[in-house]
Amino acid sequence: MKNPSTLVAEATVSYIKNAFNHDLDAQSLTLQSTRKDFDGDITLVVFPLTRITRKSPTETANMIGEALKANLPEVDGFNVIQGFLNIHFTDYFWWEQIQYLQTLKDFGIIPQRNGQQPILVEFSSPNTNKPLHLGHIRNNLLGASVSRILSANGQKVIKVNLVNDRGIHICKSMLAWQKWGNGETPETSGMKGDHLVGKYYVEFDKHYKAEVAAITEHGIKLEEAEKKAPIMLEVREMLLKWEAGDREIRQLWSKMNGWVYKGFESTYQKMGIEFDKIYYESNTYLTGKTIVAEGLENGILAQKEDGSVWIDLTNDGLDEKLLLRSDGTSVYMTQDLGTADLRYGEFHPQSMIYVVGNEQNYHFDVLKIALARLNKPWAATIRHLSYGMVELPDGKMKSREGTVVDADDLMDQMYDTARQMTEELGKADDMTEPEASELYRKVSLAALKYFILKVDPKKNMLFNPADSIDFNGNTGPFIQYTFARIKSIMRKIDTNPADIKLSPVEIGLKERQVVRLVMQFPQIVIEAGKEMSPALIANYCFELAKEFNQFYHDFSILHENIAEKKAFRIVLAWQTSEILRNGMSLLGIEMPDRM
RNA sequence: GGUCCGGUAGCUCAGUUGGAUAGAGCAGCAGCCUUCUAAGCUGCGGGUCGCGCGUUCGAAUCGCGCCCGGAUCACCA
Repeated sequence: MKNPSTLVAEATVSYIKNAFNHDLDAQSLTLQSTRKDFDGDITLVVFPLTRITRKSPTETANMIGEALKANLPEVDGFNVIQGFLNIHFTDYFWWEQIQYLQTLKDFGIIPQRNGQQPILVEFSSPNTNKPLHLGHIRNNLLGASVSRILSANGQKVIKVNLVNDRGIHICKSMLAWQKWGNGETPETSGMKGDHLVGKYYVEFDKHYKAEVAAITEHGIKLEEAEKKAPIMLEVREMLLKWEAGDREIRQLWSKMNGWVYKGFESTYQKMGIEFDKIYYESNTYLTGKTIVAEGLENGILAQKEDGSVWIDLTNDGLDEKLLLRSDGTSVYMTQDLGTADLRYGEFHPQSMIYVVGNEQNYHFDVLKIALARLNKPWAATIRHLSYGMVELPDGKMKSREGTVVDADDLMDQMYDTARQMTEELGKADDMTEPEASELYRKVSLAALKYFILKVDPKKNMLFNPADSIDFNGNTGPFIQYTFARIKSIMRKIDTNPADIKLSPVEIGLKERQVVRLVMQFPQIVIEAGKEMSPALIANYCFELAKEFNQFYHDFSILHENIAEKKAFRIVLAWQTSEILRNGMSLLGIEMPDRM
C-alpha cells in the first residue's frame, strides 16, 4: 500500500514529464506533512518547480493541484497558499489505511531478515571498582534501545558488554579493602557488593589525597608527590603481582569482582538490561599485543629506543599514539585493537557499534585508522555511537567527589515517588499489592528511561536531583496513561478489535490527525535506525499520545451512536495503543494495562 | 593553541534533504470531572533562534569570521 507522499511524488513527476517534457527525480521534491493550521494532508513546496514551469508559484501549484486531483482518485481537493500546495486526501483513503492495518501484526516492525551478518552493539562496559551511576544509565539505555531499534529494522543484533575488570584502578579498591576492610563482605555489611567495593575505592582516594598533601607540605612538587605517595607505590606493586599471577592477589581480585558482578546483575535486572555475550578485559587484554607485534614485524609500527611502540597518525591529522608501554605492558588502545579483532573473527559482523561517551571521540578516531593501517579492512564498519554527558546543575559528576547520582538509589527513589503519586491519585486502590508494586515499577522506570532517551543522544543533558523527574507532560507515564485509557476501553467491548468489520465512514479532523500520525510509524522506525536515535521514537510516541488524548477528550468512542463510526474509532484507538506499545518497547519501556 | 561537539522561551528539550506565523513540556495565571481513567483537556502570557557578514525566491538549518560553554590532544581508562 502506497503512502500519500509516494502517491503525490509519482503523480507529480509524471505530470511534469507530460506537460513540460522534463524528467524530475521524485527524491528532489519537497513534500511535508501539512501543518495543522492549514487544510490538507500533505504539502508540496512548489518554489523549486517554477524554474521548469516558468510560471508563478501560485499558478504552478494550481496546475499541479488540478493534475493530482484529476489523476489520483485518492485526492479530493487542494488549496494553494503562497507557493505551498496543500493536498487533501479522501476520507476513504484514510479509512482504507486503517482497514489495512487491521490485518497486520506489529505494524512498522520489520521481521528479522534471514542470511544476514549480525550487527554487534557494545554498551555498558563498566569498571569493577564502583557501582553504576547515572552516566552508565544513559549508556545502558541507549545501547539497549538502539539494539531494539536495529532489530525492528530487520537486523540481527548481538549485544555485548566489555567489562573492565583489571588495572590499577581495580587494585585501588582491593588494596584499601585489604588495609582497612577488616574482612567486611556484602553479607556482614548488608551492602550490595558493587557499593561495598566502591566504598573502598573512595577510601583509597581519601588516604591517597592525605598522603599527597603531607608530602607536598615538605616542599615537594605535587606531580612528584603523587607518584611517591606510599599507598600509590603499594598499589603499583599490587598490579605487578596481579600481572605475574600472584595467587593471593588473584584470589582477592576474584572475590571482590564476584561481589561486584552480583551487584551489577541486580542493577541490570532492575533496569531491564541484558547481553548476549560478556567479554572480560582480563581475558582479552593480551591479544592486542599480538596484533601490535605483527604490525611491528610488517614495519607498519615503529619502536622507540626505550622499547615503546607507536603508530604515527600525523598524516591523518592526528598525533602519534602509544600502543605498547616501554615495559611491554598494554594500554587501553592495545586491548581495544585486540577485542575488536577477536569479535570480528567470532561473528564477522556487518558492523560493530560502540556506545561510548563523546569524551572518547578521539580514541575511536585513532582505533579506526589504526586498525585500517594494520590491514583490517573491516575497520570501516566500526561506528562510534557517541553520546553526551549527563551533567548536574553544578557541572559534571565526579565519583571521587561524591557528586555522582547512583543508579540503584535513583531507581529506588523513582519507585517511591511513583508509589506516593499513585496513592495520592488513588489509582491503585482496587489493586492487589503485587499488582500495585508492579505498576510502580513500570511507571517509575518509564519516567526515568523516557527522561533520558527523549534527548538527542549526541547532546549533553542536564539532570537536576533537586526537582525529581516528572510524571506529567512530556514523560513516559503520560504515554503509559494514554495506553491504559485505551486498554480500559478495550476491556469494555467483547470483540477482538482485529476482527471488527469496518465499513467506510466519514472521518473527522481530529481522527484524521491521529490516523496520519499512526501511518508515519514505520518511517520513524527506519529513521531512528539510520540515526541510531531513540529520541526520534520517544518524540513520535509523545506526539501520537498527545494527539490521541485530544481526540479522546473531544469525542466519545463507546458512546458514538453511528455504528460504523464507533467501530472505526475502536479500531483506531486499538491501533494507536499497539503502536504506542511497540514504540515504547523500542525504548525498553513496558506499558501497564491499568494505571 | 590544534581538533571535535554544542548555544532555540525563566528552566528542560523538539525543530527531517534549507520552506508557511520557530514548537512542546515544566514553572506562572485562568478555566474544564452526574458522560469511555483529570497521571488528562482548553486558554493566556513568555523569543535579537549566541553575534555579524554572505549564499537565495526563502536561513534556527548551508558557508565564512567572531563570542560563550563543554570534550579531547597522557607510557589514565
